Amino acid sequence: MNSQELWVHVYGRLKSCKSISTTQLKQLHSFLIKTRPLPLKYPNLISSPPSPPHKHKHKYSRSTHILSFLNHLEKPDLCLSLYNAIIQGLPSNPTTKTASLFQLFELLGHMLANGILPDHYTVPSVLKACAQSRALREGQQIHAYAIKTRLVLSNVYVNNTLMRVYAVCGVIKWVRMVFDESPQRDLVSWTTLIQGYVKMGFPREGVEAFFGMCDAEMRADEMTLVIVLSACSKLGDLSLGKKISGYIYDNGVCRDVFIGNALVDMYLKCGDADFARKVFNEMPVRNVVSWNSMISGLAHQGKFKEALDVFQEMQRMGLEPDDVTLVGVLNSCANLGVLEMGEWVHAYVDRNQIEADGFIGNALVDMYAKCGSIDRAFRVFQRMNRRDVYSYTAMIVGLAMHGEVEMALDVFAEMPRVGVEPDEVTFIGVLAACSHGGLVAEGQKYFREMSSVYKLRPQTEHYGCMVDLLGRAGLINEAEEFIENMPIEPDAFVWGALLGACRIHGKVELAESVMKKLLKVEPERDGAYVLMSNIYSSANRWRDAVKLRRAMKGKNVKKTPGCSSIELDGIVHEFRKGDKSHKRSKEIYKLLEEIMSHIKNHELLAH
DNA sequence: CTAGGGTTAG
Repeated sequence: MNSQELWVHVYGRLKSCKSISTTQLKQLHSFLIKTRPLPLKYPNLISSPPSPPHKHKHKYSRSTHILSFLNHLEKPDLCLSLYNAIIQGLPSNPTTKTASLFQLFELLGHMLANGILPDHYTVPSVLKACAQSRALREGQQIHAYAIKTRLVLSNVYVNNTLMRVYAVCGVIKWVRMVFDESPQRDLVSWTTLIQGYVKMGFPREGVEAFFGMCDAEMRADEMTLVIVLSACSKLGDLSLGKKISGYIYDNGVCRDVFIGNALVDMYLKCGDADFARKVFNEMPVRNVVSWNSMISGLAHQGKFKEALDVFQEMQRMGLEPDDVTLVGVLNSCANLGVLEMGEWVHAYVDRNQIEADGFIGNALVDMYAKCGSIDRAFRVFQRMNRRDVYSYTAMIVGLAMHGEVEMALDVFAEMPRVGVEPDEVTFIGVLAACSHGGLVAEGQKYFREMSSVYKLRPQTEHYGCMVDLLGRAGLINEAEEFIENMPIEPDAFVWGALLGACRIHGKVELAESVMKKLLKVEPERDGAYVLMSNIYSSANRWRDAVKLRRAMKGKNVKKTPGCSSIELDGIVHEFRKGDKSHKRSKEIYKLLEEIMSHIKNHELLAH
């Protein structure tokens, strides 16, 4: 709502306002004429005297008009309804939210000073603004007022907006408290509660609340179901998702585009890509979010090539990608290592003047780093106007991967200077860099600082990094000791790191016992077997290596298939061990055999 | 006259 619309709104409300005096009406009228916030296209609002068309627009902000109007009134005791109209009409600009919230409270002060009590129309408007600004303290002030005036007990709008304030501020306990104390609850109350749980990372509780809602014989609408589906996505619980899906089809809301998008997302995150595609294909209306859900969801499932295929399908249909699309595409490029396509996205971003900050910038840094172009990753990183913890983390992890140890630590050192707090993943990069550079003492220092300075609790990944750091440097005993003193149970990360160290330093006996421990925590994967058989081979213990491979076959271990991809003229070709799905796979394998025999001949010649 | 929506990186 702009300044003019606001005044039209306020002025229109005056007509139904019974308690305003004639003097006040005249004052308002003259104020409108004097400050001329309204152009001539509203002649019935400013009827006399006819004002000449003015050349330059008024520079006053909306609330300046309102407040200066109130200050100009001789007896500014406006009626409640007019105050409500003003408060309701005040803009809630997210960029200037503090200012507008401040002005809102100024208006409230004005009201109270004139003995007018905010009512059940005023309070929800104010709380809505508090929610948008995440203003917890202000919300609590209004809550206190609402308790005093008994609005909390009597009005469902007041309760719901109050719940919303606490939900966006992350105080789920208070959301629940207001909900429990509400004498009447409608669909919005339930939805706000569910949403609060899901957004705060408690999808299970959100789903429980949904079932509570069903028990209360409240029927969910599209909005509620979208939120519940997103909870299923977060839980990765396919059978639950299917139950909700059934509810949706029973209630005939499956043709809604929001529901469709949420269904596609849910099926993908729960691992049923085929059904997601089916839902997607059957959607009567699709928007860019539908495509994004497919692309990001496939990438989330590690189906990067499929994600890029969907993107190309989208382009063939002439649809414009948005920044979320591009982030999904860049993520897929990064994981496939397809630089060309990543460069294409970068060019697209530049060409369309999309700001390469935030999500896009971070994804570009990550893509270039993972595609082996660390210098370009660094250039994008440097050119970003705004860098957050994700930008720094992507950069540090990338530098560490490339063995740029000093650079990685320099970038990390910059973080406190610019006031960006590192998180757990940042430290993975830092510790990996130290490990790479053999910087044992520094690594230990950063590991200690993680909890002492940054109050981050090290996870098994961090312990794994430390074991790797010590083990690589040949400090195997220290690594073992470190594991013994871990406050949490060591898992595959940790044992894997120690086994890796055994391989580097040829510690076959220790490796055997470590492998047993690794198999205990991760019996279903082939990593331990592969690593151990390599250790045997390096020690020339071929018979043990063969024995191990046989033991593996008998134990139903899932083998991670070797996989690589190559990009040719913008098309990604993927190769999997034993894969015969390619049209020309016969020719490919024949060529491979030829190449192999060439190699063998060379080996024979060399010996 | 008022309140609640989906997708996003390491």
